Amino acid sequence: MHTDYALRILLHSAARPGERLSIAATAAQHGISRNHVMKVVNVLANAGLLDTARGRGGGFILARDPSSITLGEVVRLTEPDMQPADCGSCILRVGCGLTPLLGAAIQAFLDELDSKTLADALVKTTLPFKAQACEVQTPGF
Amino acid sequence: MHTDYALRILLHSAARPGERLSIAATAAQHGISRNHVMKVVNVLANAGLLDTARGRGGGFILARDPSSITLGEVVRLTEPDMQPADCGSCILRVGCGLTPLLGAAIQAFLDELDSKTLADALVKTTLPFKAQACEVQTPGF
DNA sequence: CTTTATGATGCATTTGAAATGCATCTATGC
DNA sequence: GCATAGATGCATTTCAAATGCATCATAAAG
Repeated sequence: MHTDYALRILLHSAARPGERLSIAATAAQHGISRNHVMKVVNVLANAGLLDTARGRGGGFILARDPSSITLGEVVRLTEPDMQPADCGSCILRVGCGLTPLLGAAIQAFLDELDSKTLADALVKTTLPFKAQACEVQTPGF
Repeated sequence: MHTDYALRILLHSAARPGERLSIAATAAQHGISRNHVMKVVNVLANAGLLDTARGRGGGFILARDPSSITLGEVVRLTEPDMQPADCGSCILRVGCGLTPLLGAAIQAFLDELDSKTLADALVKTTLPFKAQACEVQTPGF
């Protein structure tokens, strides 16, 4: 779910380039707890994906070009156990033939995510997400 | 974890062709609760992967050729939410560009699993799994 | 300098799904 | 009919994730 929020927030940021978004407003628009958004924004900021500013007029803004942020990068951030090697924790032990096969599957999953960026997701996104849609208080965004 | 158990049990069965294994013994060898093994065996039996028999001399045995059982088939059995379409529940709503991209990633994961069978896992499996190893009461199997 | 708006951080609490356990029924071989 | 084995349903426990709360830090406005 944190991964869900992270992707939402990044996509939201990418849709409103140059604008600093506040955590409180974003939380309200997405119907998410403010605390969640704070934590996710913090993680993303520490990873250098978002730039944050405290105090009046503060907020967060996308720190890198959307086309340079892969979905894989985001998922790895919020799902630390997603590494192919970690698959071993859920299956047998050394000498088990399943581990490498499952690892390959997870790798395929991550490879696919690595090949897609925030920009790719943005162009596929329609209403009610883009541009000024957020200002007119649509149900979701 | 049920997926973990399911794969273990199937691999174990594949390693001992023609032999009926008891749920109690299998549970003990794997250090798993008997109840878990029962449920997993039941699911696998209902799916036609295992053949079970009650009463004296009963137990379970692989019902199909290991080379015909893909890992994807097993994972789909024990992880019903793994369908690509279901990814939508964890992300935004209609009109979100992330959904198809995440769906593609899950599809890549399942495709990889579909391309590998129990037999593939078996040939890659070494000690202490195969053959008579189980009779001499190794720590695991 | 005070106030107000914002994010940062740590910890407490709640929740829900998964894991685990228990009881009972059914079937089969001896 | 008795012992052994799986089938089934439900109760209970556990634990991580979700959620909430309190407090601090920072910056702009006046």
